[in-house]
Amino acid sequence: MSELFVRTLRQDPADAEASSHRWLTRAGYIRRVAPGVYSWLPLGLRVLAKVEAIVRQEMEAIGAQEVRFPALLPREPYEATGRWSDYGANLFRLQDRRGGDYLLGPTHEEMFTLLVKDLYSSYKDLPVILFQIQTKYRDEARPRAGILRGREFIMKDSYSFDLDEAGLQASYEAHRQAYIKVFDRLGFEYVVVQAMSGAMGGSASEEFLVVSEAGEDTFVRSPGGYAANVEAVQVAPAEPVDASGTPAARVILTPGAGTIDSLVEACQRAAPRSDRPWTGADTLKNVVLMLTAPTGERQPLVIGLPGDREVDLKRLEAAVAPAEATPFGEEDFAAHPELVKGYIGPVRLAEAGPVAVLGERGSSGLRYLVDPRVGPGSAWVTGANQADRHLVDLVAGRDFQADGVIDVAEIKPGDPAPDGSGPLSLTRGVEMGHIFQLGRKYAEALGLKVLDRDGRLVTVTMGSYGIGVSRAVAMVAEATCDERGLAWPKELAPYDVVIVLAGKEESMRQAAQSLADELSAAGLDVVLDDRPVSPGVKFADSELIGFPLSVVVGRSLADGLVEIRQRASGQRQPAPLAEAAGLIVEAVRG
RNA sequence: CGGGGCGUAGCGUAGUGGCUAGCGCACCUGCUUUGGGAGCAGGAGACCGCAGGUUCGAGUCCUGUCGCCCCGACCA
Repeated sequence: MSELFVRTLRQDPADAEASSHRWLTRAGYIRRVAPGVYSWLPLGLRVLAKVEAIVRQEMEAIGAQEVRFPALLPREPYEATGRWSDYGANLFRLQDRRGGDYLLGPTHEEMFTLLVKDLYSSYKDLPVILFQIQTKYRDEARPRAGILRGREFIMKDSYSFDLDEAGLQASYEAHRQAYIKVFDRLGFEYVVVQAMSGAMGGSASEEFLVVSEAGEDTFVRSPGGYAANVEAVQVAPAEPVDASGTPAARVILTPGAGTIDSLVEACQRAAPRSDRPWTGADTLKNVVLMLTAPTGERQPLVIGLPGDREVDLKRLEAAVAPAEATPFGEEDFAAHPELVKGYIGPVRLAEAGPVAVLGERGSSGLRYLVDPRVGPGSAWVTGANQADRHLVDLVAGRDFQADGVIDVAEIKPGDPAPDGSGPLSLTRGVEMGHIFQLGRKYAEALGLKVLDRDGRLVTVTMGSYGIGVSRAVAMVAEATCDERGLAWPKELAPYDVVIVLAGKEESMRQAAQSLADELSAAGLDVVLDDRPVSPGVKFADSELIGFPLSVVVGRSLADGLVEIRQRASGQRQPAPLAEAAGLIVEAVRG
């Protein structure tokens, strides 16, 4: 330990919020170099290597073969798949001395596809699974929480190549099982949820989310086993309602009712109902947004949804990707005087009856999409596009037409699961792995085809699969730390055991040294803390660093005893010096 | 990009326009100490983010600029 390159800090770094970030920094595992960019010190690197080894083992167990691509990549392949622009500002782009465009790889679908195209051309070569454990670069808008979400991070990414759909299913399932093994071995409490494929493209995808309050993702679960990222929840469309009994739409005066709450009150006054009071769920709220495509093209969009729900920005982003949505600005409203802020609705009431304003057939030409709950025949209270006027009993399909459905309203606890398996509950999680059935998107864009049995060219079908390896280190730290510091499970700890020399007598030093030698000879990774500092410092550091086991060689040596401590449980146990080595080896192996 | 906060030694921080910019931790030397972050003595370490301005005098006031952290929209 006197030679180990580490310096522990007594105070929390001022900028560390997440506990993993705080402890990994204080215990000397990582150091910040730039925002979202960290160096790995000896202790950190050892843990990282152990996580990598677990991932590598499980990948090799499903027949995947390891390769390594550069992180520095040329532009052309990413241009061919459209991702040079689709990845937007998140892509680190750079130029060489001749002005040639390069990027730092955010993920490597293109390169793997081209590699297989380079070398393989027959159905006999398939299936094949390749993987790498490598540094990725994404210029995140907001890196945070240390290594939990950096701009440079280490990812295991693998790619499967199959001749047909059945093959892809098999490769996908193999990965799914491998991921379950990896995350079980890492000791995570995690959930596999349906997910959106986002910038990756393709069809089915699932995420492995570790349950954590520090998480940035929200997912839902039902008692019946439904589980999905909120982004991916698909609300069932409302059943058509018979509107023949619904009276014609009429105007009510609603001065000052620019919000849903005030609108509900205004309805109560202007059009009280005998059977039940008005609620926000009776109102149709219309949210105006501006979509910006990666090309810079802008297009306004109006979303109609029940007034008791907000647009969920994550669900919206996922639904409109790769375009980005921003709120409608003042100048945007100025360009559309037919939309009266606070009183926006799909129609305006004229003498001859409702006149469509929104939708392709409306006078504004604005695209109008509604929530699935706004089904045919459903009646709503909504804005009349005149100040202080709302419309009551405006019926979908009868009085107004939407251009389509958009499912971006927030999901609330208690909402029914789409598959009827009961009410949903919401939980936070950290995305630790993501598996995608890509299909033929990349193979088509880059021309990866093989000859089949009949001599015909067929496009290969692909899957891609990621695990955040450096993130996993942070997440294990996050999940196992306590108020004294880190507390690694023995499978991932940087060392198996620390021997704390708690006394300066020569007999103690000799006993500690020979115990260390004996344990090393038995194949354990041992640290001998022989620093010339007081025992309290050594105890505190061993707990901060999180060695799973420590052996204290000190004053009880006079009675032939040492003390064995377990970090996670806090258990302390005296043991005869002669038996200590055996007990430690057993504890590590067992 | 929006909102909030902050830039003073490796880390954590104090510092009414006025002495040589202070303290704790860590670091170096010596002596003492050794079972829960030791004591004494001595030391090294700071272009006070950067640029400009106001002033007899700026860490402190003004302007600009750069950077960082936290909260919101992307992702492993």
